[in-house]
Amino acid sequence: MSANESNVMQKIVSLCKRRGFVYQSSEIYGGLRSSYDYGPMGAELKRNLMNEWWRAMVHSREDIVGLDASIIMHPQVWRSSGHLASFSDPLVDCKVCGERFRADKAPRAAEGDVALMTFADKGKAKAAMERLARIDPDTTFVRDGKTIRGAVAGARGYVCPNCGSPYLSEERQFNLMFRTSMGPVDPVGELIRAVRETIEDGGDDAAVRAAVDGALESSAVYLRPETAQAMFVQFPNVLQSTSAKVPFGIAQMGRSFRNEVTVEHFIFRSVEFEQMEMEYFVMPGEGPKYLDYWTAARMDWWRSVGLQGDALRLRPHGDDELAHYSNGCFDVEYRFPWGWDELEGIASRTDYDLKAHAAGSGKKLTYFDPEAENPETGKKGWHYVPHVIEPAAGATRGVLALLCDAYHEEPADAEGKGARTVLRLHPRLAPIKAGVLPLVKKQGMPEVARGIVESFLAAGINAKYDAQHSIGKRYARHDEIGTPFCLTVDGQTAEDGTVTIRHRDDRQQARIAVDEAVDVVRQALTDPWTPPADA
RNA sequence: GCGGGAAUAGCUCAGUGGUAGAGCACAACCUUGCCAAGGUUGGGGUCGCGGGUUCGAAUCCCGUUUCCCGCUCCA
Repeated sequence: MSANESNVMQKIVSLCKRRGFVYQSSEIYGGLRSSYDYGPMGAELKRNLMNEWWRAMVHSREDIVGLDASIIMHPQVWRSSGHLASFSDPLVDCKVCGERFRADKAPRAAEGDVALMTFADKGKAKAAMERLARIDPDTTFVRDGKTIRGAVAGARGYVCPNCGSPYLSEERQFNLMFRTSMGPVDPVGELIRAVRETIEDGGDDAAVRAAVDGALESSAVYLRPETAQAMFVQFPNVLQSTSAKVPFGIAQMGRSFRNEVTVEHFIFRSVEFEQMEMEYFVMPGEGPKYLDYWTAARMDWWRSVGLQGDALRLRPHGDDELAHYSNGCFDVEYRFPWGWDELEGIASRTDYDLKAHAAGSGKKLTYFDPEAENPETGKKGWHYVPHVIEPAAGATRGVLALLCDAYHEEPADAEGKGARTVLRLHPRLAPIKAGVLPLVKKQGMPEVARGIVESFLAAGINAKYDAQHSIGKRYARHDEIGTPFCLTVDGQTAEDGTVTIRHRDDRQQARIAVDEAVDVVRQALTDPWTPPADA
């Protein structure tokens, strides 16, 4: 990231706090890592974005229904889905260079092999020599520039991927799912009892570990790391209660949780995040067709909320990136200030998930199509496990992309005036649709303005009365939170019943009748919108 | 998690051991009236938090929390 791009992120973070989009969580207590709260403007923006998604995915079509599942599900769900296995990778720390790495991905080295250690420069190699003298004082190490000889691989079967050292910490489990316990029994008390009994019985570390796992297992539950699994698990219920016909989809928005190794880029990657996911169930063999359909549909949707131009792209996954069960995946990527990064993954997941839950639960997760020909018998009537296309979008990421895309600094004109910061948000996504401003706080203007606000609120459109400071400052404030329209009550309003409507993007003004104001704004919110080209 | 940088008013920052500051923002009033206007007044900071050194710490030392950058990982 260049200094300038980093600067843009800092300005967006600053504006988010100043104008009430995003605050650090628990800030008065020093903040909590990777947790953010949405302020008055951010809550509106996120809600608007998610409503747009729900409208496009559920309300504007007949083949997709909604679901709102619990965050805590039966632990067996995560065993069947593979999350409990793949989310817990054994990690190891290198005692020489400090690198932490996955044991199963480290370079292999048989016991007794020569372990040549290599460092980035002589200084790091010298420091490593000092540590080695403490770690293994019985061995003689020889440094030659950046490399150190003398070490021999141990029984672990691998060495540090960074420096090649065989001096490693124990393998430790890092479960990326948030584990908690359900039930009235205090799990810590159970742990203490289990550990004490095992030690009193002379148990070794492995026995203690087994006892701890056993004590936790009975009450362990997990916060969902994705919303998708509930849609698979409830597939038969939704099928039963809606008489849905393949192809059809189940859509869900909601919070998910992952203990990420690292968090970064403001709200982009955080341990608690919000997803908008849909599982589209299709006949076997039709996956590729619907993968194409949904990649196009999802790109269109992201464009429709304002992410247009060359800052949005579709990137197909390479074979090496694909999960073993997937036969195709595309990422919708946005060009953030730090570079291209993912907004949404659209994956063809075959029948992997439904089959996994059928196997795990012992229940049938099949669909019966009385009209389709069973390929095995050649007769009409086919029971099959549907294949799945999954467009899985990040709502939290979407909000950040919208903010980054909408953020513009406009320079001053030739006279040195008119510089401003403006959020060119799509009008439907803007937190406030109309600012209603009395030009001055007298001659009855505030009363008229209040009345206009009332009419907007009655029509379900979020408008805001604002009489604070000069008219110029008020326009500037509303530009910064992306308010698309400002209605100003002035001296002429009392004479002919008109106000000026001022447009955020080009600052142009026109006079409209007070009586028409709600309709004019409502129409503008319905019309297609394209962001103005950069000046 | 590792390495590097940072943390002083709502925001941007100045302040290198001796009375906590500026600009903008915020509140009230006056003047003004269409693109961040002027004036007067005011509120707001145990200098991220906890220890230590010192007669005295925003400033020096240690720890810790949070953020940013890089690596790593991931949606």
